[in-house]
Amino acid sequence: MAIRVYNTLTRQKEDFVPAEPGKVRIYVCGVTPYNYAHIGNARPPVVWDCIRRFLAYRGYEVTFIQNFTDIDDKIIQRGHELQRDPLELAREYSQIYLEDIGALGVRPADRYPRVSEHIPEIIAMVKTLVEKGYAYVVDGDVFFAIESFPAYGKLSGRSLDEMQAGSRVEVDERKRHPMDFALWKSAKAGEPAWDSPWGPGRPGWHIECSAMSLKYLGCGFDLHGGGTDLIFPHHENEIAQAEACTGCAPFVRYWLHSAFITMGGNKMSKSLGNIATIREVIEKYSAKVARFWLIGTHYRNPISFGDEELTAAAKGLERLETCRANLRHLLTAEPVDGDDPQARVIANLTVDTKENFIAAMEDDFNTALALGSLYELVREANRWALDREFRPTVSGLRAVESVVTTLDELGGILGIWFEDDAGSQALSDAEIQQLVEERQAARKNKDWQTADAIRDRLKAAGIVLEDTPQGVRWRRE
RNA sequence: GGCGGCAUAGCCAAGUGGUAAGGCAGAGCUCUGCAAAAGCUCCAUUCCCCAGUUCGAAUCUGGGUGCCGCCUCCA
Repeated sequence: MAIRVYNTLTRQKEDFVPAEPGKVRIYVCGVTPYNYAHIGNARPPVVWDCIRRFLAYRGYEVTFIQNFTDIDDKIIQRGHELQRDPLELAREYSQIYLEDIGALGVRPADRYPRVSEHIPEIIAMVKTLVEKGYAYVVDGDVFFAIESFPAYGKLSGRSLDEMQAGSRVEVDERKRHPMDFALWKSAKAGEPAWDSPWGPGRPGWHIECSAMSLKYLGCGFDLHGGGTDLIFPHHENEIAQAEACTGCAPFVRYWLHSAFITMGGNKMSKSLGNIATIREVIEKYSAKVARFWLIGTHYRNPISFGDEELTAAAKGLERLETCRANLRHLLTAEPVDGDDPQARVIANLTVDTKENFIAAMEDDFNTALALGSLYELVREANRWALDREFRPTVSGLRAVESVVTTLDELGGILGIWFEDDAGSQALSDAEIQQLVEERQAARKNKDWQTADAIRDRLKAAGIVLEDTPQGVRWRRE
């Protein structure tokens, strides 16, 4: 089966065919760092992390680029408020952002290009656009003339007339068309500025993504991502700039956009103020739960942020984790003779699970559906291996191992397995085993007080004990 | 005003023509020193409403209602 993706450009699902067989080039719009990022900003990186892992799993060689827009009106404004250098401020918050998404299990991009480090490339691009007649200079500002680019509007599905009709913002009189946008802005006093053929200034929004994606991925790269709010004008403008400048089209083969996180029924956004920062969410629910919650919904559907949703996600994840830990513990059992006919059934189920999981991911990266296949495997494995009649036969243990391997492998694609906390590593396996034996001795003597004390002590150390017909089972929380 | 999206159980969420996955919550039961984990049973005759196409529709078409997003910084 081929991978299918919903392409915003065509508004339909298409077979995904990379420009170069076996290789996938991806660019995702990052953030404008001037403050702590909110959980909505974490959705694209988490979604794309799953996509990357899945593509790699399917054998593709993936190049993944995510930018930082570190020069921007908001950063400059914030810098003024804090009396700090805007670039330094952006540097600091981009670092914080990387820590945040790193905590969510997002693997580092191959590169994190910054606007401030690509001024020459941007100037060169603007220069070409002016020379080719796609842009014009007015008093040190350079604007892109959208009427010179007939394909303008193809991504967002708007015609120039429609946009003109809807335009209610104050328009810079110097623009030829109200929707023309700035490629280069002349410097005002106290702003960071670079020399250019049009005088000192700085890049406009939009141009940096065209310049940096072209630099690192080349024209016609495979996937470009971001939130749906970037479709217009940002991505529309990126296309115009890149295709006008290079004469190459399409600039991007597939555009994928993720929906928003809502809070109180509205889009979570800094301007509305209804935000929860990534840090707050991690603090309250843990990073792994936050990630698990994010992938529980298909990326093109909105997610509602709330206590009930996050708590449900925590319980769901715990179910998967507990199963995996219990089965792993089972593997430490001494094998017994005999044949377990159910082992074959379970082994086959792992194969089905894998197929279903892959099919779900191939269908526009449907992580929610993929997760469903995992739950089904868990239910069947629990029913069999946690039954009081279960005996650890050789064939049975082999099947248990195949379930564990499958969970590891598929869960790994979604990045749901987080390493155990350092706290639960305080005791070694041998020490735990020692305490378990002490407790068993106490239980034999019906010394429940001692037995429970040991269990509580282990619990405090992050070790959960469970008494089963086959003996004591323990796992790290 | 223009463009686009969504509407499935108490909550979350799959499902784009073949008779409603899954998770959470809830009720009951089994197991059990207690606990925990787990399992079993129950929990949408129905998918916002109306009309149509079809042997058959949550899925397609038309109309309506509601919510949301973009058009201005925004993931």
